[in-house]
Amino acid sequence: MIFAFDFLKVGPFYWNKRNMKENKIAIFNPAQVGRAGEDIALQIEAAIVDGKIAPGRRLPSERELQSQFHTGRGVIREALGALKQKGLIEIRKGAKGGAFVKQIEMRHVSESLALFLKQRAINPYYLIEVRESVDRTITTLAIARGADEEKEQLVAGAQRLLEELQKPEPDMVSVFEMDRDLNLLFAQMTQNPVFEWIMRAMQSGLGSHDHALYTNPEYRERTAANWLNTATGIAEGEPLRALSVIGYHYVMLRNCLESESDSPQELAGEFPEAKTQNNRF
Amino acid sequence: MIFAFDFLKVGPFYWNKRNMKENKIAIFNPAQVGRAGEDIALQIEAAIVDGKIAPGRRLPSERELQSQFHTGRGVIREALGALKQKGLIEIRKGAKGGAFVKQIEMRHVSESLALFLKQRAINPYYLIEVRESVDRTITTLAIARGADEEKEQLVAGAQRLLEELQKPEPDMVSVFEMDRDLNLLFAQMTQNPVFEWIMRAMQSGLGSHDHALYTNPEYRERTAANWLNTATGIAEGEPLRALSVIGYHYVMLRNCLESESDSPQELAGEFPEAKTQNNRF
DNA sequence: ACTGTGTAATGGTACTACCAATATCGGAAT
DNA sequence: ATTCCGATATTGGTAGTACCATTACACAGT
Repeated sequence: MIFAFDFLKVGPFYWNKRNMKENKIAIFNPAQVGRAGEDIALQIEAAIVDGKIAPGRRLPSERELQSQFHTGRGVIREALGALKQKGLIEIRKGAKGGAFVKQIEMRHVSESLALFLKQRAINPYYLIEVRESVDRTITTLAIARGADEEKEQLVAGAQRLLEELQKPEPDMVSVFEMDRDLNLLFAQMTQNPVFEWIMRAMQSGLGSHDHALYTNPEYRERTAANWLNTATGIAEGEPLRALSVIGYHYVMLRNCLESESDSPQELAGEFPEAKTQNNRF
Repeated sequence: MIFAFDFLKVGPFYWNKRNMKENKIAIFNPAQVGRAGEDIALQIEAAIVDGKIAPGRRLPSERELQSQFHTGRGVIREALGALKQKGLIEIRKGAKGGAFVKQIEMRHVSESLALFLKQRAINPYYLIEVRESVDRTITTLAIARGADEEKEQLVAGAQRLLEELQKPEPDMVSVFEMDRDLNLLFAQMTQNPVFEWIMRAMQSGLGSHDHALYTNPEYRERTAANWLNTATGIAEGEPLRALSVIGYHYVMLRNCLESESDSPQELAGEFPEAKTQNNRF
């Protein structure tokens, strides 16, 4: 039986360990003994990222791989598990099941980033600074490249957001959702997918801070009005006005976070003095 | 024996499957049968990211976890493998070995990103645009916040880079290394760790394009001289000059890539017209 | 005090058996 | 002829056992 997977080469050191012991003829390359699983994962990963297996294609079943690599099924499962974790493959059960190559989703990258940010407990001021700088670039590009239709959508969306927040009891869930969609549309207008990814990643890693402006009644309406100003600035092709307005957004965000950290909650601040090695890697 | 890991709760549905079949008394929550491994991984992950297990601490041995979760060791290994893949734990062999909680390294995030970019075969022009915008922000911040000592280092590093590239046969490996170090120092001067991480991530995902300027003899020296100009601009606190010079860097980079794509190599361009859905997610 | 060796703990691998989910196909019922 | 149902084969998921390889550590011998 011939496979499309002859590129999955088998090193001479994966032959049954028990046999290895019997014929003690020196095996010169016990390289990475104790890491067979990782090795296999790397081989398959290389095959995938080099495009030797197209997305959607199916890898051999675990039992077939087992015999191809002359190893136990557990090792194969471990390797496949690692690839699944990386988002490179998807595993389906049942007949005609198996491991299918898939495109990595942005979600994996942003989850990885969010995990990192969470574990490091990054000072929000650092994130906000980055966010602001990205926002400014996006603004310029969105004005230059955004389609008229997109610009109208942006204004309409900001309008809806403002209306929702002017209600006595706004529905926060949909407010957050509208904010997120606006930001994504905003990024999309740059015509550069990388900015969309960055925006998504930041939202999963930073979202909670950004929501402070909406939950705080003092800032709520001003923030939405500001969004509308940004949108119209962009729609009318006024970069400097849009940038000023964005600046105001971040002034409010910083003030808002500061005032909240004065509350009995934890202290988040200390940004300007943070010249120490804290939070550095 | 009492553990520090009583938070690793065991659902009633993980009792030996064989028993499950014998006493057919309805188990109402077969939830996620066939996903026990993932469930366990999630439980442990939650414990880690919530800080219930401090970095450096050791998880119980696989065999102990096995009996705590009433499952097979394979499942435990699978769960631990997933966590290891995420960079949450590190596994050591031998006596006193086991799974140790560790801090997620930036490497994991950037590798994940690099994998994503590679699989998507992103048009380099998109990446360069992002890179340029980040560089501009970093420049401003570096001037404002960089220590005098760092500024001197930057100039000295750029000087060394230029000298190396003026040799008849520059050592490319060390050139790339110097360029990377300069960029990192540059980012470090912002006093904002997030910019350092972004810089690292971009270098692992974009590095190859950036190197074109050094491998191409036509641009080699001009690029290094330009770096030196940037560094002195920063050291002397001249943001506008530094920004102009950085602009020139990207003009050269784009020209360089364009001229190389005219060669028999693959065509990389088509940026301005790329309004289609290609390369979008 | 030093060195080497045994020993226990622990992850890594192999193998087997069985369970659970799924697709496919054939036959029965309509 | 069409539809439905059930048998069957394929394949991932789990359990369990046995053994190997590596490491830390204590203990004995020098």
